[in-house]
Amino acid sequence: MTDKGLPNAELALMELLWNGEDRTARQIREELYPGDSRSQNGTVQRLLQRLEEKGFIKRNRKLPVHLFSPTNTRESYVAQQMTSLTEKLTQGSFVPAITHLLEEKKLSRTEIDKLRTILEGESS
Amino acid sequence: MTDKGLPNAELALMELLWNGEDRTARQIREELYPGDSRSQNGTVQRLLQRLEEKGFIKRNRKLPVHLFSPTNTRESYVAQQMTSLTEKLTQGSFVPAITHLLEEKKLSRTEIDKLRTILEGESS
DNA sequence: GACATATACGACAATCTGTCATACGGTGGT
DNA sequence: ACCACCGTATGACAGATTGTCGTATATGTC
Repeated sequence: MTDKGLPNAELALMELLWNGEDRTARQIREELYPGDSRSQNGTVQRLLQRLEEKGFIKRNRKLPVHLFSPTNTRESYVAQQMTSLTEKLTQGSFVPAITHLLEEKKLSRTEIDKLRTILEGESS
Repeated sequence: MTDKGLPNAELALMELLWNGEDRTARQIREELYPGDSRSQNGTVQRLLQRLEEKGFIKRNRKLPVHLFSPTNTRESYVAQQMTSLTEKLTQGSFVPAITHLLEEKKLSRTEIDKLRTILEGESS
């Protein structure tokens, strides 16, 4: 149900918002397309518009120059994408994938330990 | 690095191969597009060709009628997609996503227990 | 009011997907 | 040997998506 992931350009924009402060379109343009600038104005507005339609950001229209902020955290997005993946492929279970990663030794020791710790926290 | 996930039609085809036996194009067509059949012949061949190019299946060309089999398991695919997601968004760590899912109670008790069990298996 | 800067949005090319038609090639039956 | 089938291979497309730009309209400053 959840849908496809964000395309590259939109994701790059989200990265900015997830990392730091809320920004104006101009700030975003300067960070995303340094130098080149001028013509990219419309590009950024378009990306912002699409992200707004998709519900990933909200804009403060009260301000003369809109300020953009993410509606959800990066963690929420990753979790969402993962859930969507498992729903589609393994009846919503993470077990098959994690098992595979363990078998293939694709998870570092520290990553395993961290996961164990946070799961321990969940007392039954 | 890993790339986008498979599009719907291709994924549906992979599901067949992941679930059961290797198949011929005809068998796949009959399962994927029952009834309608005839015209879908080329469609299936195209999908098979694209999946082969992407390395998801291999075909036995020795046989007069090719037999198709997956090159990797479904688990490998899911794990791969998840890894790609985390690499892109959280420096390769699953922790932020799992943490989020726990906080939002998006993981069932049984799922949590199963994950704990398989992670326990990894002694430090 | 004029100017600079923002926002809104139509338009496009490139690419990707799913689909079909058709050309080509091998096999079996007669 | 010939024909009818069936499978493979591939060109072609329409629709959707993505990344871009140009430009028209709105708005705040002096």
